[in-house]
Parts: sequence; C-alpha cells; structure tokens
Amino acid sequence: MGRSGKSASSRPASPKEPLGASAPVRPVSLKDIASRLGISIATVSRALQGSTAVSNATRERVMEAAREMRYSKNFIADSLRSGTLPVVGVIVPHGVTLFYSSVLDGIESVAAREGYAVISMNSHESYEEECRNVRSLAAFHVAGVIASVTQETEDCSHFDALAAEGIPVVFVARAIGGGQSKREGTDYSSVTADSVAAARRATLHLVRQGCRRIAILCGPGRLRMVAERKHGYIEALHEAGLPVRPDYVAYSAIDTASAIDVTDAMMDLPEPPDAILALNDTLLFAAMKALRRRGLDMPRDVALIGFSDVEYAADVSPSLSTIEDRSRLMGEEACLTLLGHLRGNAKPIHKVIPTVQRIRESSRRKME
Amino acid sequence: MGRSGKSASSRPASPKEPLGASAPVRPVSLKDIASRLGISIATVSRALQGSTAVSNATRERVMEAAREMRYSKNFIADSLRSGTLPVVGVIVPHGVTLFYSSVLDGIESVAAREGYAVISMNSHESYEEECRNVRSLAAFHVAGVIASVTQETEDCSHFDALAAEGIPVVFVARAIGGGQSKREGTDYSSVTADSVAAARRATLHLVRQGCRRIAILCGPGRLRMVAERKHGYIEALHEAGLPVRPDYVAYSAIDTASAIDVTDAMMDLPEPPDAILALNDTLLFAAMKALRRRGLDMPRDVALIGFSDVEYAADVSPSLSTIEDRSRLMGEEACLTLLGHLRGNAKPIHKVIPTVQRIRESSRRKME
DNA sequence: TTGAAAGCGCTAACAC
DNA sequence: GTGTTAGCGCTTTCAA
Repeated sequence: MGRSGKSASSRPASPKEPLGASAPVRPVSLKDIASRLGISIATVSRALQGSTAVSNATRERVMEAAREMRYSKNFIADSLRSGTLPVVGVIVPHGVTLFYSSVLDGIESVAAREGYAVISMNSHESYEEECRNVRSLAAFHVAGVIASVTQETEDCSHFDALAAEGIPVVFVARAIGGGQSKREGTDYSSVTADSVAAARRATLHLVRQGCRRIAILCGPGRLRMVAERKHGYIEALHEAGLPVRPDYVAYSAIDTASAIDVTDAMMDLPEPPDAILALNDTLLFAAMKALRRRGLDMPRDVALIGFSDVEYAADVSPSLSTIEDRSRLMGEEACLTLLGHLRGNAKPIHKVIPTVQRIRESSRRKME
Repeated sequence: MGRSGKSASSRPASPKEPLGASAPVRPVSLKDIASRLGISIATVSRALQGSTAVSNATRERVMEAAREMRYSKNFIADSLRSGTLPVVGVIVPHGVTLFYSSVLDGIESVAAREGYAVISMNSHESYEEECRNVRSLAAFHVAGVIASVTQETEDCSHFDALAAEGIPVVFVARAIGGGQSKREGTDYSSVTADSVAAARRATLHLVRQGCRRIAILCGPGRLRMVAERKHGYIEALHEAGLPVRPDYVAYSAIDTASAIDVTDAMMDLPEPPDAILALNDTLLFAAMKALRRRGLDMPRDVALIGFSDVEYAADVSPSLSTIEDRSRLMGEEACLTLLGHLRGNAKPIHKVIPTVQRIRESSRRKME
C-alpha cells in the first residue's frame, strides 16, 4: 500500500515541528462538539442532520459550535457504515486528449453538483490495466463507475465484479455489445455517439459536393465505434449509388507519419480519391499535410473532412471541416445515468448523442 | 450529501432483482474469512499483512481462502483509523486542455505506482470554487493535495487549512509567491516551468533570425507565469540592445476573435513588428490566422513563435515554432515531491522544469 | 427531546 | 502463534 498516512496518524506531537508544517491536529469530530457542549454525540449528529427530533435551542447551539470549531463531516466514517464513498470512479483509455478530458469535465460537473467527487484512472489502452483499475475502484467502494473501454477490451465480464457488489456501471463513448446485441453477460447502460449517422451524413455531404471517389481513412482498433463509422460511410455510398471500393478503405496506425504514408499510397492509385473522410484528428491533420505536400488543393482536388475536437481546425488553411463529438455532454449524460442507477433505477439505459458537423473550407465546393 | 448509497447499504434483498442487477452483496471481510477458517479476525489480518508472527500453515490457509473468496481490502475502514485515504487530491483551474490533462496524467502515473488514487477537481478559474475544492478534499481526508491556482487567486491562505491538518500541499505550473519571495504564510513546495528562460530563449532566437521589431502577445491574467514570460522577453531585448516598445506589448482576451483583432492592430502600426511571440496556443493560432489573412508571409514578413502544447502545430503550413512545457513531467515531479512530504520530509522544495523549444518554419529564416 | 450503545472493517496493544 | 479487545467517527436503533 505504501501508506504513509502512518506518520501522520501516529502524530508524535514532536515539540519543534520544522518550518510551517504546523503540528498535524486531528480534525474536530462530533465527539469534540459533544463534549464541549456537554451533550451526547447522538444529539450532535441529529442536530447536524437537521433532524426535527432535536430542540431548536440545542440545534442552534450545535450549529454554532460546529461553525465555530470549523467542523467538517468525516465522509470516511460515514462510508464505513454505508458501504460506499460519495465518489464516482471513472476509467478512460487515455487521459491526454481533449475528448476524454472534456468527457471527464462533464462527468465532474454533474457529480459535483450532487455532492460526489470523481476518482479517475487511466487504462492506457491496456486491458490488463483496465482490470486493475476496476479492482482499485471496487476496493475504494466508489458509489458507481463510468468507463470507456480500451481497444483491447472484448467483453465486459471484469465489470461484473462491480455489479455484483451493487456498484452500477455506465459505459461512455466506447461501449461493447450493448444496445440490441445484448450477450449473455450483464447489460450495462451506455452513452455513445451516433457514429453511424455522423459518418453517413459526412459522406453524403461529400457526395453533394460532387465527390464520387470517396475514401475513408481509419485507425486500427476493433472498436465498435470504428465499425459503426465505416458502416455509416458504406450506407451513404449505397444511398448515393456509388460503389464501395476496397482500395478506398485505408487503415493506418494513429500517428502522423503512418497516416501520411497511407494517404500517399491512396493518392498514388491509378484512380485516386477525390475526397477523404478521416476517423480522428491525428489522421485528419496528417491527411491535410500529405495532400498539401503533393501540391493538391483542398477542396478542389480532394475534399477533406474528419472527426475531430481540435478547435484549431478552424484556424488552419484551408480551415478543416470536422465532425465533433459532444464530449462534454456525453460525460454529463453518463453521470446523470449513473446517478439514476444510484437512486435505484436498475434498468439499463442506452443514450445516443448526436454529433455536430462543421463544414469549413476543406470540403466546401459549393453552398449546400 | 445526496447519498444514495443508502439504497445499497440497506440491501432489501428483494427476491426478484430486475435484469442483471444481481443482488448487491456485502463484499467479503476479514470476518468472513475468519469464520470460515474458524480462526480469529486478528490472525487473518496479520496473515494478510505477511506478518511473521503467524505460522506458515495458517498464512497459507488464509491466503488461499482470501483468494478463493475474492477478498479485497476495505480501504475505507483502514482510513478511518489512519486518518487519511491513499488518495492524492488535485485541483486544476480548467481540466479541458492538453496541458492540464497531461499534468494530471503525470500525477496519476506516479501516484498509481505508489498505491495512491487520484481525485481531481476543477476550479474553473474561480477563486470561490477553488476554496470549495480545498474544503472538499479536506473533508475526504486525502493524503495530500497538488494544485494549480486560478488566475484570481492572490494568496494561498485557504490552503493553510490543509496544512493545519497535516495534509501536504504542492503547487504545480502556477504558483504564488514562493521561491525567494516567501511571505508571512506557509511556504509550499512548487513545480513550475522555467518561464523566464523560455521566453528569453525564444526572443533571442528571433533576434538571431534577424528580427528587430519583436512583439509579444499576452493574455490577461495576473499570473506570475505571464509576468515571468514577459520578463524573459524584456531581458532578451536588453541583451540584444533592442528597445522595449510598449506598442509591441499587446494584451488580448484568450479567444481567437480578440487575438486576431489585437494582432491586426499591431500590424497596423506605422512600424509593424517583424516577429511575434505568443504566450499560449489560442493566441498563437489566432496570430497565424491574422497574419495569413493580411497576406503576410511567415517567417519572411513576420516570424512567429509561441507557447503551445498542441501537437498539430507541426502539421499546419507554415509549421509553427513552439515552446512546449513539459507538462507530464511537471505532474510527475509534483507527485514525487508530494510523496516526499508524505514520507515525512517537511522542507518545501521548489523545482523548476525547463521547457522544450521547437523551431519550425514559422520562425526559421536561417539555419542557426 | 435526549442519551447509551451497537456496529460498520480494520489494526495494534496486550494478553495467553 | 493466536485470541481478545479497544477504538477510529458516524448513524441509528432502543430506552428513558
């Protein structure tokens, strides 16, 4: 455990604390208030809870003493009884992205409003670490968990341990199975983006711009989200009566260099694409760079649009058309869903959040 | 409190739980193991701690039973005794930036390694909220706190309440007073960027590129960091024998539209700048946009460099020269410093982290 | 209206 | 080597 609280708990009351490290003093407890007022701990507890079973006079005295002594309730003691901390646990696959930090922000704001704190953990896209995180949160007896699974995660059985202890789980952004395709295991609530619709709409936009050879630039990943976006793309091509060409469906590792290579390879085809739909911001910016290097004009030679939450997409030249996930909203909704479960609603809920499409210079050939 | 744990704790054991919400069961405790094995709770506790005062046979039996019964230690009970949770509290002024999310990531990785979880709170640049956050963390009895103060925060006395309870505090990225200018209050540890050196180096780089009319584009904010960066800029001008012209020191709100206006105003001067140093990424990208709109070439007409952690700065045209804070490292160092305090080191430590300068097309006129 | 006491899970001091 | 017990701070019966 590496607990060092030890040193603080066994406060040796050393006479000469170095520097401003003023002697650690036990925070005031109900006992302190009680003994000061010469009444019982139970009465103090009741008064502080605003119970009507306490005389006004007593309550007043207690309240004032508490204020004066700067009493603050010890959640831990409380939690030992109730079995859970007023804390929402969050697991994200990688924290250092605008997307996840705003999901987190959304969760946090709703949680804070309801008196819950947020413990967040990072699985770094590792299934093993995700399992560790789940165990940690269980050990902390958090009230509930919101998670975005890793790319490696193929089933959610490791979350069942939480459910077994009565800790509700909500998946956000990345879910597994869920929706209709419920499998043997527990069905968990989820809040996800409407990926199919988003990709379909973006593709149809490109069609309306006059593009006929529309490519899609995907990351790797077995994520449902990727499959859904591809599905929306294909759906749109069908609707438009355009063929689905395998050589226009490209996969790249999620780094700039790889994505540039993959884009170059597509543009080297005998019939290169006249539009690209990139599935995330790294791919989007890399595609832009690759096209510019080849001296191609966007959107004239190739129209470009991609999923991205990077605000600076609007500032570059050409400004980039993007599809934004409403990440903060997704966090908020996930937390609201969790709070619902915490209040007793046991039925899983599946929320689908629409995306926002921002058409900018990189894909606009004509006014729509 | 809005505690809904209630429902979970008073588990009504309703016979027909809807769906997979398997009946919430109290997690196994030492007591369960003890009674199963017919030994005392204390022995189980000792065995699990690997105490030598237990026979190997007993230890084995306990270990196996624990594994089998999927026992996991209840931190809360433990913490009720020790007075603190194995949790590091973090307060950031706004979570939704690459900078703070990587600081957080750095903190988290070090904390996790030592068995600590991380509770993060967002002050949204509001002094009042920061105070609330501090109180919450105190109420949670976190082991220690790492904070980045808001722009409004002018002193740290609200953190003294933590120190008074023996909860160590470390400031990261944004500190107050500190260093030499210690004031009456407690002196807290800090981990900050070497802002003076960073701005000085960037300015000297511009000088070496042949720029003589170097402007600085600042955000508002009374942050020490801003003052330091400006100081480094001025220092460099002095060194280079260049005058400090007040009309080249511009202030803008931190949004693209304002920054574009401010940049335009500078470029409308009779003697417009031939270089701009932007103090954050919003200002940097906005300046780029403004200059491009005026048909100015970067770096020929105006050399541009700015503080930024946005990786896509490398992908735009011209690629942008940047000064990056080593945000993740700052988080790691802050957490290490905190752990040091947790282990008993009471002396405040002030770490200064150097920045990384990446010269790209927007400011490179010649090889250096 | 108030108090006394039990108990949440765990550790540590003190028996034996 | 193992058991017994007290106690961390709080809420909640049960009595008075």
